[in-house]
Amino acid sequence: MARKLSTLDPQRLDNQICFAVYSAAHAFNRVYKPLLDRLGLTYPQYLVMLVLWERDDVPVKDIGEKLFLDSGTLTPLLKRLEAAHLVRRTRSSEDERQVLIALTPQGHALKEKARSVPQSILAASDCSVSELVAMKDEIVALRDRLNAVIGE
Amino acid sequence: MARKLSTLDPQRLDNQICFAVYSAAHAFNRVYKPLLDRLGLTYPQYLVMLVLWERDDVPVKDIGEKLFLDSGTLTPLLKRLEAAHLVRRTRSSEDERQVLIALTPQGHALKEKARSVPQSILAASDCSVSELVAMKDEIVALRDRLNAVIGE
DNA sequence: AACAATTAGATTGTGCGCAATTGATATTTG
DNA sequence: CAAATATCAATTGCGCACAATCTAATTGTT
Repeated sequence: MARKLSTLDPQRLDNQICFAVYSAAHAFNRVYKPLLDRLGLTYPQYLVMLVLWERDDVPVKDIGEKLFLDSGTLTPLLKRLEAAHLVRRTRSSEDERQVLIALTPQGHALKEKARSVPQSILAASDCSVSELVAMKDEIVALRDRLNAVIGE
Repeated sequence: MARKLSTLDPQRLDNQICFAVYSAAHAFNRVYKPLLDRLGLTYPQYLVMLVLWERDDVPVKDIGEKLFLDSGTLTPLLKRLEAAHLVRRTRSSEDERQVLIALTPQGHALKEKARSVPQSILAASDCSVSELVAMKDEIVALRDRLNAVIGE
């Protein structure tokens, strides 16, 4: 059987959407790095702060569900945010298995300092907002289909 | 000033394309995991093998440029592939700074076993090939614009 | 030839990301 | 009410990912 043309070969790196997504995620991370360095945050820490700026005083589980991360990732990350005085971790009195994460005043205050981050990213994307929104919706739909397969 | 509507708030998690990309990358990784476990590879190791299946006997630098990874990531990864008898690492005699990566017979043979991986991913994506190609091209274009910004 | 600058890869340290396990707590069921 | 089951956070171990630093080799300049 003849070898497939490289532009159609599904085993070629450049033909794989997953590599496109994987390498785009790293590219975003590199653009974020200098912006987040000024806030003293890593990108995953920034994501946790985004969640908390929307709603405060939530269990670790809830944060994990929103970010698709488990406690093995979040526990040490949250301890670092606590060490940086941005969050407090307290056991729930209602359900003592749960650890509730609340923002400190510094944690709340950081939201203002972070306000300019999204527009810096938008500028780096060099793309219209409507195009980005359309892409975002497509990618989210793909992600959700993939996640649906994982849960059988 | 009035607070922005949440559907337009650029500081909201769900409005961020970078989180869409980030979480989609993780979702892909979770779909790949059981497929690659059978090959004894992690996803980044699989990417390196894809590069080598296209062209063999290349310096570490070339692999890094294709995958956007540096030696701090690749050196230990390649040592693990060597320990698994999939690649050989040899100093170039022409330029002794370079380490050339070549496939072993087992490394070549693994390509056949990996042939069904892309179509499994395609099935999990639950999406037409043409749609995926279009998305991939958009994401690659975005990634390249982001990478262009990083190099000033 | 001498010396500076560049390049390739290795090393170290920090921080994810996730599977597997543990232990505590809550809920369900007999 | 008590035992079995389920749930949750924490812990452990491995493998990226990258910045910063180091060593060695090559190239460029004079």
